[in-house]
Amino acid sequence: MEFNNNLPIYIQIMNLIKSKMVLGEFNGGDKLPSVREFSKELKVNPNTIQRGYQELEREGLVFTQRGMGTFVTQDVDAIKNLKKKMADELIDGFFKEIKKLGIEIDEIKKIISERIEEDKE
Amino acid sequence: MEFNNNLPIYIQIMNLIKSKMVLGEFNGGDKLPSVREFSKELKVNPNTIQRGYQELEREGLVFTQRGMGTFVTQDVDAIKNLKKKMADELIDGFFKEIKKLGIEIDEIKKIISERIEEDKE
Amino acid sequence: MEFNNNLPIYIQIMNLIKSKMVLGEFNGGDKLPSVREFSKELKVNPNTIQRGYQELEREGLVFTQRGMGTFVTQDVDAIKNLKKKMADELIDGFFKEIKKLGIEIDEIKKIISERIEEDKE
Amino acid sequence: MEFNNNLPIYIQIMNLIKSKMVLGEFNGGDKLPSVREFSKELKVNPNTIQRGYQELEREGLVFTQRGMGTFVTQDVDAIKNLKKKMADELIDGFFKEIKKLGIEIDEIKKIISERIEEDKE
DNA sequence: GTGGTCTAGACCACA
DNA sequence: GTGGTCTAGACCACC
Repeated sequence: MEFNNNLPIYIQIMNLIKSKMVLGEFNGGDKLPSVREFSKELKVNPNTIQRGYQELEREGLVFTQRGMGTFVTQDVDAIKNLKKKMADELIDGFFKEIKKLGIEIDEIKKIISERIEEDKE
Repeated sequence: MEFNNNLPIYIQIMNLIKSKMVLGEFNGGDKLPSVREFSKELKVNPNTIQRGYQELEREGLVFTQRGMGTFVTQDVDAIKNLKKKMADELIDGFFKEIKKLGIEIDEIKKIISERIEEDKE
Repeated sequence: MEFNNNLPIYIQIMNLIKSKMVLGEFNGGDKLPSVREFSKELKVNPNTIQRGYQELEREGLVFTQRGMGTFVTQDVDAIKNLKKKMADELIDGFFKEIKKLGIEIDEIKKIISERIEEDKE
Repeated sequence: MEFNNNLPIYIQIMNLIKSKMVLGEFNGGDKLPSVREFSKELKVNPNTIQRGYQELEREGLVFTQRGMGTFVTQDVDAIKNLKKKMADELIDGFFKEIKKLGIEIDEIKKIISERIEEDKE
């Protein structure tokens, strides 16, 4: 995995795991990779992984069991909400920025339709 | 103006000015606010404004004349390209993120249409 | 039983047993639950129960007989002292913390009286 | 300052600052010692101070300004609530533990009155 | 083996 | 000078 230089690595790790949760690759109760294991895999310092896991725990998306590991929350709604929340934030941000550029609604529609066509090819 | 804590303030200032250029509030040759004035207005350290102006200059969007101030580039194409470039980056980023969430094309269309309707109200 | 995440589980187990000793639910010579049994009941790793029992033994509150199990000490004074010691520690700690908050003596009296009234209801 | 071995240092640092806020030694808007300065004073690694400050920020008790420092929240209520919350937690915990020891209400009153008399001396 | 904390030391972004 | 992130490496508590 390559990390983007603009965003702290631990945030990118959080996003990576959130993505997997949203995509159903990690489900409620699944064990996350251990800190050490994941740090080897991502070639990142264990402390950095640790930091990411802790922040995820604070967000209620994972929980840890002493000496056992870190696990995806059992709270199904939390995962559902996560997807919705992430999508909403994305779309809100997109529209906000679009407006800042002074792009009109019809223009957006057109651009997006074009993009969708391109993507299909 | 409120600043977002995730992004460096000088970048937010750059974006602010770019927006105004794209929206036609700042046109080729217009004088930007002086560093001192702008820093008072935004309640921001003058160095931070300075930094934003410098970066804008590096991007070729503004130029400075000693003792006169900082001005929007006369290069009309630069501004046009700016709009296109910003829009493209925005849309590319949006699609990339949307896909990460595993949202399907048709779903995007639906969500966006709904949003557009909401916005009209 | 729910465990508090701030305190090691084995300590919480020790406290649980101490409470029962102080309350007279466990008396001198009584057999504690077997490690296996207790671990099932509390849904805790047997090693953790084991650790708690060991520490209690180090404190002289229980003793083990090979193959027979773990038993509450026959030493009546030990249990009496335990209650006094625990109460003293509790009260000392409480007063120390209260002072740290800058709460005055009269205020303490008032607060506690109120609490006692509430509890009676 | 001496640190207790049972509690993470960064938590003890948080408590130290909370105490000062509650006692009125730190008031809304006051600048906390810089991370480096405080780390020298307490003979603790800067990262540890940093961690404490971050957690305080997450609790809404302090805020940081990029490049400027870390400051006590301007929110007066937050500080008032802090005192109340800390006192309530303390008292709740105290009563809970007292009950676990099977100590009766009248006994508590007596013990506390004795303590108060001792403290006056 | 698992997470949690801490240190020492470095580099960066920001004011 | 200020906070923020990261690494390397250590030690601890717990399971």
